[in-house]
Amino acid sequence: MEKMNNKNKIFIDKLRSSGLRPTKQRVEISKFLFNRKKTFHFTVEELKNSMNLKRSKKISTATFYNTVHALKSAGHLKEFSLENNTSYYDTNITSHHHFFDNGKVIDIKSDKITFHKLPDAPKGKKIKNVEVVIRLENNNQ
Amino acid sequence: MEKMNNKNKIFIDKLRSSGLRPTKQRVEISKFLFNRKKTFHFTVEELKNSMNLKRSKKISTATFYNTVHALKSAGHLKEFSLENNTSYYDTNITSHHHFFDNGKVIDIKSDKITFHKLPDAPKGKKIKNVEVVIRLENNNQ
DNA sequence: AACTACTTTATAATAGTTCTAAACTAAGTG
DNA sequence: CACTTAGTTTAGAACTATTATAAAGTAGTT
Ligand SMILES: [Mn+2]
Ligand SMILES: [Mn+2]
Ligand SMILES: [Zn+2]
Ligand SMILES: [Zn+2]
Repeated sequence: MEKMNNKNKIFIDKLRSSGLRPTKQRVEISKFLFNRKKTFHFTVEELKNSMNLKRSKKISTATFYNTVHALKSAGHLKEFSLENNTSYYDTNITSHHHFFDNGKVIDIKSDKITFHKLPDAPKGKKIKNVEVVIRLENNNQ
Repeated sequence: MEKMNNKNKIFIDKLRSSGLRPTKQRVEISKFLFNRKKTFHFTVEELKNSMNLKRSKKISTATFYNTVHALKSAGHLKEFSLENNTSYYDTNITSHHHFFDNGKVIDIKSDKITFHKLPDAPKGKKIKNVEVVIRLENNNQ
């Protein structure tokens, strides 16, 4: 890539160090995903719509899917599921927990939940991770 | 329904008391789902394939979807999600936890997990339920 | 500048699910 | 019992999220 202003350097490096060519599209998607203070939870379609809204030259659907998969494989995104039939992605790749509040997802830092009792893994298996979902509802009245 | 042998009475009553007409199809599906000792976790397509395999007169896809939705609305099934884009259903409608082992789902009774620390719900919200997923992997070697 | 492997793209294909509207049936009514 | 009707089943179309295809474009190398 010719045009490599400093603002993009960090994302170009991130892509390159993951074995991904820092194409125009990947750099823009990475910047959109990772250039924020708070965790971002999203579906590929949401990502596509919000990024393409402000663009004259649209990025194709396939590229959004390809890039999100590539970033997930590289360990920069985690996938998770809500109750519908859509994959969600999480820019917080650490092991952590969630509040689910009517489709809205909020991170809970790992150390905010600790266990008093946990079952052993079945024979021949071991625990890879433990993740908690706390479902919320509105207070009465 | 004319043919109401005693084996079916319990399922007919279950349907009727939920405001659902005990049709031939619904009774058979209910029997398949609920006439077992252990929790059953399934997708609608899996249910359809395993029930229709042994039938000459097949039950239609739409009826499987309709019936599963009706049973869910009546509170006889719970829906949950794995990492793919498919809805899973659970015949255990109590609040409980799961092991996920490469697509295999195993129930964990609620009292097998207790918490030492849990976050408060955000302002204006309250906790509806807390569910834990313990992901498993094979022991090394 | 020329080359090549990788990437993007438009488009088709697939999978799970929901919708539609016509045929069927459970269950009540006389 | 007929008769009626509201609820149900069904085949098939439609829809949505996602993946596959293969041609055109581009990053990185020489
Ligand atoms: Mn969505
Ligand atoms: Mn499946
Ligand atoms: Zn998160
Ligand atoms: Zn379960």
